[in-house]
Amino acid sequence: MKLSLKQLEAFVWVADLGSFRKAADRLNTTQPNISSRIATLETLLGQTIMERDAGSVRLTSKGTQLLIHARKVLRAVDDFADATSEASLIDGTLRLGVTEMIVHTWLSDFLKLLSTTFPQLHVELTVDLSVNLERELATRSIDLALQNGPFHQKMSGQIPLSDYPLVWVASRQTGLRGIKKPTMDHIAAYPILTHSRDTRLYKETAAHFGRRKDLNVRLVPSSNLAACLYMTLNGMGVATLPAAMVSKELASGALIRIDYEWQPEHLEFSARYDADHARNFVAKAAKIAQDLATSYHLKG
Amino acid sequence: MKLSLKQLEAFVWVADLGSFRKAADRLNTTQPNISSRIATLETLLGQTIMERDAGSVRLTSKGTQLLIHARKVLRAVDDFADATSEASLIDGTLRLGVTEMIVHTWLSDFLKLLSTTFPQLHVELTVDLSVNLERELATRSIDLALQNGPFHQKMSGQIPLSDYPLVWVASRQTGLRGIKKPTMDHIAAYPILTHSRDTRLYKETAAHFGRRKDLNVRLVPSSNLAACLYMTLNGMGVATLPAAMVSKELASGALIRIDYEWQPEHLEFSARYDADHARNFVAKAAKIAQDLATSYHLKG
DNA sequence: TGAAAGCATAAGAAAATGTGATGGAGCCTC
DNA sequence: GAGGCTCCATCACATTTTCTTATGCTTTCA
Repeated sequence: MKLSLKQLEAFVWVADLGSFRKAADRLNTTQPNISSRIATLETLLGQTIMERDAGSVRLTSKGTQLLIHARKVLRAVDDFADATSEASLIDGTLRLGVTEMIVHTWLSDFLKLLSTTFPQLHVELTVDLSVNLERELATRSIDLALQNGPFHQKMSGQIPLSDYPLVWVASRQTGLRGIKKPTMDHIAAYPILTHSRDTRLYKETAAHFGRRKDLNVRLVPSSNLAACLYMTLNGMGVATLPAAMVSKELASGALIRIDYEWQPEHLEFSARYDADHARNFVAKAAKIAQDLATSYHLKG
Repeated sequence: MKLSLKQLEAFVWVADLGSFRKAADRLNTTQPNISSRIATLETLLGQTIMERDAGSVRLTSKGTQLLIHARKVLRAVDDFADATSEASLIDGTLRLGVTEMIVHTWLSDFLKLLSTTFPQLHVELTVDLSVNLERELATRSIDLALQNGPFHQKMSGQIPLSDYPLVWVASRQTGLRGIKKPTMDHIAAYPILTHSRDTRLYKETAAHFGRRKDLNVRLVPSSNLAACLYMTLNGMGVATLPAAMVSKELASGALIRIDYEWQPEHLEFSARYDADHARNFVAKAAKIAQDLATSYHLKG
């Protein structure tokens, strides 16, 4: 019976996630296995490293102290793997959280590039609102978030991706087609399809149209961009959507672009992760995201 | 198939000892096992880390590069083990090389103290001349040497142990017993038992008595101190021996101390090891040696 | 050129690690 | 305060990994 990397790995993940079960999920194994890894580690050390009374797991003071060293070991191992240019050693699981907009623009390219770069890397994808992604980052449920601001928490690793301009679009059926320079009155004649209520985009849009109390603006929030696009295509209203998302529809003529003078601030996307705890490949994945986003920006 | 500490351990030791077989011995396992550890490591990395044509093992350039990282991992593991005050995790093998004088003075106390401090530590003892110990240190055949100078090579870890004064002794049967202040003539009337020819002690003694060409001094070098003591006890000559080694014989009257005006320089002992490569417990063992040597010095 | 030393390979043994089922302890809900 | 839930521990068994013994091939050294 000897010290092994698996034991340290279990130790660190249990400490981080505060649960044997979650650590087991994270490490693609079973809860009894984690139990046993921790147990043998404790036997080896001759002392308890975590107090567990049902419901919660807390580190003992010794545990806290050892955790630092355990992390250093894993980091050293990660650096070792890193030093081998054959990226095939990088065989972990990347838990990736993205917002819907990413899905509709360059996610598939990103995933392709990622799997080319790290053939052994397994990616688990979560699509959620930016707000939720942030919480998941904090609890370490995901390793990397590709999300738009504003952000409520600082992250030690944050790489800006490119800006995404929003454009006004509408179906060609709408009466806006012929109008060269539409005014607020023109726009407000239609329901305005926008993001969900708690986003910056919604608030900005509401503020903009709110100035004209007389207009009775109909804002339609949707937390689902695809639905928003679908509704717009069906002539249910006008929408501000990321240019990158509607390029196909604009090209085919299914949507027309409306040249309204005001538009919301660009969406600013970032790749965010915990630089202190994450494995090296997380930072690399973030870098890849950045490169890709930049290249899209240049193209678009 | 995944990266394990054993693979890295094999890697580092093969690199250090330049041989699969030696690494196997060092790690208490078989040569095929080392072969297999290295082989799986190479498969994992997708590249060759060491070139082996019968007779020699050399690192590839990639191997050299990875070795640094592998060492860092093992060092981090060692630090982890170190952070657990239960010293039972320290379960390695300490290859200890000592000179004979250590054997005759406080070796057994040292070993006792060592095994109390690190119950799991296995000690392999080599007794050899200081010169040979130095070579063995260089090739990493031993981890720690307790030896006397002068040293030909710098060691990154060198802790001075206390000085050992040498005293002139002779059997009580010799005619020197009654003489208060013996001169060189008195001494040189007897064979002079001393250390082996290539030691500082021999050279110093030879130089001292060499000044009187007329005396026909009979120097008897012995690489074996115990033999030297035995011969002295049997009245075969006078000897310079470490005071610590003959305290019993002086007390019992089996030997008498001779108050000759000149005596060789004290023997200066040091604990020496490779601080850059050695595991933490080696430095700790050296420290223990120092403490013990100091306490003997105070007592004696 | 024969002996020795060095690493590789293969087959079987031993050890370690992992799994699924189950159980008890705390906690929340009704 | 009983039932259901979640959580970790434990056990028996399966699987995988690691290790050993035996042997072969190559090179070096005398």
